Amino acid sequence: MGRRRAIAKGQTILWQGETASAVANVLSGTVKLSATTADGREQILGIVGAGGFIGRIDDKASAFSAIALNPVEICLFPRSAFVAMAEHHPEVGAALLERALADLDRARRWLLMIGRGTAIERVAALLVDFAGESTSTRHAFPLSRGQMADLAGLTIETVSRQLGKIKSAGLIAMPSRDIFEIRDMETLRAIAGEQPGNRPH
Amino acid sequence: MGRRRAIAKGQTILWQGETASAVANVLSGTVKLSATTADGREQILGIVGAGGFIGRIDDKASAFSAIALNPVEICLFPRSAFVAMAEHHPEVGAALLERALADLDRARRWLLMIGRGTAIERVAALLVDFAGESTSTRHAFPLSRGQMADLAGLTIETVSRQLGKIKSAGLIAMPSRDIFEIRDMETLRAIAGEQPGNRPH
DNA sequence: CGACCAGTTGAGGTGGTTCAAACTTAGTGG
DNA sequence: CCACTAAGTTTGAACCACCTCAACTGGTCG
Repeated sequence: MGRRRAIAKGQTILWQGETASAVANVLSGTVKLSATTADGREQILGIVGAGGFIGRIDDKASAFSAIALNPVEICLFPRSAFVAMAEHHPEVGAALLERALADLDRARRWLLMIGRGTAIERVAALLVDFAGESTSTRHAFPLSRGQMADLAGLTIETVSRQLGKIKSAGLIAMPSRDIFEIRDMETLRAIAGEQPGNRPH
Repeated sequence: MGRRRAIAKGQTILWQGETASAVANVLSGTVKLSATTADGREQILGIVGAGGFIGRIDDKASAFSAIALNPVEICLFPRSAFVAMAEHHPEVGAALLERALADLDRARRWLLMIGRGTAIERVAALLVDFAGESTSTRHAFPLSRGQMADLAGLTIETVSRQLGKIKSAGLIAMPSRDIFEIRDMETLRAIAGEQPGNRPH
């Protein structure tokens, strides 16, 4: 049930300020939630992957936009149908609640990082996050420098410089500019100020 | 149902890093959710008032502490009982979901403010929030300068200086140090960068 | 080859922090 | 009623992390 829809990379699914009458489920791909201040500064507020939920349950205006970072498939529901389903199928509602609380947790952890972390701490946190639970040491950057900057609340230049610092400290290697290899995960986590399980997305 | 419990001002209800086996509902009073970095910098992640929910549904460690800002009454449930109730009573689950999504919204709005806002914008946003929907122009600061700083991701000194600036610009008056009167709400909202409905808590 | 785009590097400016001192206010006891 | 204290706040000066602006580099695609 719901209408399936393909979204091209870079296309906006939901506009900041819009009051959407539909909600969506992400089937595949990655979506960024980002807001822009009146004078054009952008901040990424969250990243939604497969299984994630986009939209509002009430009819208020959205505080942020949802934009596809790569080709995305979503499943659209009218809001009323969605709410009804959540109320009649407890297991759906419970899953939704669980996800909302997990998202809330991530948003709050990120809030600490942005509010109190230095530039190098934020960039280290991004790297730790990109590495995820994966055992392999080699990774591609899933985000451009600009997107990393918008996520960390920094500028492109600062992100680039901090990556340089981390590289020359021997914590990572960067064989090409969109690939990094973790050399010292322990120190990296320490810089990121990682309490166990500190993953923004 | 659940055990009722009175908490004194300043007492910690939930410790950062703790894995609590109980969740709580706030009956009265105000609780701050705050996290502290390894080197002692604190960031308030959220404010929970009456009707709010504290705790985790899973058994992971909490990323933040919950501390009473004033005398608080809470109602404690074992986590399992709470989860069961949410699953068997759809309307409870729905209410919980609604609140979680609202909290998520506030956290994300605050993330934008913290990530991209200047000091004066953050302080103005606090004032607008304190004023709330109230029609009266005179208000008491519900938080100390230090708490405002921890909430805005600034230092006490910066909060004090920005308040001074806002005062001498004639946007507010401060007849005593814990009372303020709004003189120019429109400009204040404009500085806060308020998209309609931009309230962090 | 040349244009373009993302990323890097450099130099200088600035907003917010840090450290320190003065001030205010409420509470306490002589 | 007046020190005296203690906690919170304000103010000042110097510093530094990050931003801004600008030039440069290295890939990629026509």
